[in-house]
Amino acid sequence: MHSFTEENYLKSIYHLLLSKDSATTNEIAAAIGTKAATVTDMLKKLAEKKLINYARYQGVSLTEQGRKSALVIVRKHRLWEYFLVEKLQFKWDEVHEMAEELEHITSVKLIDRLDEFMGCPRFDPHGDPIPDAQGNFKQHESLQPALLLSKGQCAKIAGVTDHSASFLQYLEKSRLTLGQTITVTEVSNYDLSVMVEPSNKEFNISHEVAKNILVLL
Amino acid sequence: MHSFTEENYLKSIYHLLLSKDSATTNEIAAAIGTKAATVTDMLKKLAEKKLINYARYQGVSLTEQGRKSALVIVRKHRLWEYFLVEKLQFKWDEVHEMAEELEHITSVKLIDRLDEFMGCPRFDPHGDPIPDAQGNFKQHESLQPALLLSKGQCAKIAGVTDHSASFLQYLEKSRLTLGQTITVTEVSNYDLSVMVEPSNKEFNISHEVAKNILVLL
DNA sequence: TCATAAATTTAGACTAATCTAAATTTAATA
DNA sequence: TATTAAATTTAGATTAGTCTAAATTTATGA
Repeated sequence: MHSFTEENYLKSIYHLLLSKDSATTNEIAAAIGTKAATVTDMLKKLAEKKLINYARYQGVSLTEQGRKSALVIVRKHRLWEYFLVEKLQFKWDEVHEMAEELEHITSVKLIDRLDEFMGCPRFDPHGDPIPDAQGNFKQHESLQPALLLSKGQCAKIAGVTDHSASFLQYLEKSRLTLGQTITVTEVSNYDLSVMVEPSNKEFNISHEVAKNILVLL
Repeated sequence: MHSFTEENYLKSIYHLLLSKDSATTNEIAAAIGTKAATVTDMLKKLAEKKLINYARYQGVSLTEQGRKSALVIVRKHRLWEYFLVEKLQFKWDEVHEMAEELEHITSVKLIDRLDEFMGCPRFDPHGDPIPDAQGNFKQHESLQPALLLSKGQCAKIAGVTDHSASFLQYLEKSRLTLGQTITVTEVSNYDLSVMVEPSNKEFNISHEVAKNILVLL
């Protein structure tokens, strides 16, 4: 089993590797909120345990074993988030910190029972896919940033790329929550105007916001 | 907030103080599974933080603040055990280790929501009382060891004093679970014979076992 | 391509929690 | 009460994870 700290490193590296194929010491330090020197020490330890591929100054990637371990943590995190929102009625912007602790509860049997108890959900409250017990998961097909929509297009909100509480609260206030259908009524250089259904209220959202909302046509 | 380790010390001291009014260094070491020297260091730290009353060589007791902190941990432990048994279908002998981890999840809001979600249970799966958010709880009135029953008496199983998995499994196999009604049909020097309802099967249980089963008349 | 900036690593130190071994205090009893 | 045994504490060391400051490597661009 891995320590609490090792798990956090694996998880952070996993997330960094979603958008590139090598993560740097500084990026990891920023993600974890620690110093580069500390990261270097931990990278040596994780390499020793064959959880990452590491060569000095060259950045890191996960080994197959490391990826598996990371996916277990991601699975736990997302299932607990689902539990907190669906069973304990927390808002989607409140659950991250709690899930950061709960994801380190070791029992695999517990997480499998929790999964079953909730009906094996495939997506967490932010639209992120929940890996199954084998680490397999499917992202929504054809998910794209709302920014790419053109005038007249209609789409359903299915995810976000910014998970910060402030962004999620902004969306909540604007009724731009998961599952919501939006229609683009206007596109300018500065923002999109969208019609939110079923409330049928019109709305402007900035490029920055539209970039971080993921939709399905 | 207290560290994971500090919480374990407070919890162990709390449990030791249930049957006496001072806990010794060695008792704490045995309860936690560590060495006496280690305990001494931690006792100094807890005393520094005003969580325990400590004088060298004299044993320890909890301060009001220490007791409050211990009760929060006991509350968390027992609510999680209830959740694991009632919602996730674990057996009463399987939940202890998981609850030992879950009890350290910090969020108080989470535990209060969990409490509410489960309908504010007053007793955990072993019959132990669950403190409320203020740390108040009521033990069953007139709870007594089954050992004290005399021939012909009828009583309901409402708790255990031995929480080990092996004891709980033994009881499970013998249908001697919480809520079960038993009638004493015979008392010898070596054991009690009891009639278990509603299965109406007769049974012998040793003094040692009868001592660790708590019943209500 | 060479100087410099940025990124990374190494060296050395710190803290929390732990240990063993030795010293001290308390308790038990002859 | 004096001796010895048991319990407890102190002293000094260890490990995991962290830090700062200095040294090294890589990348940039004049």
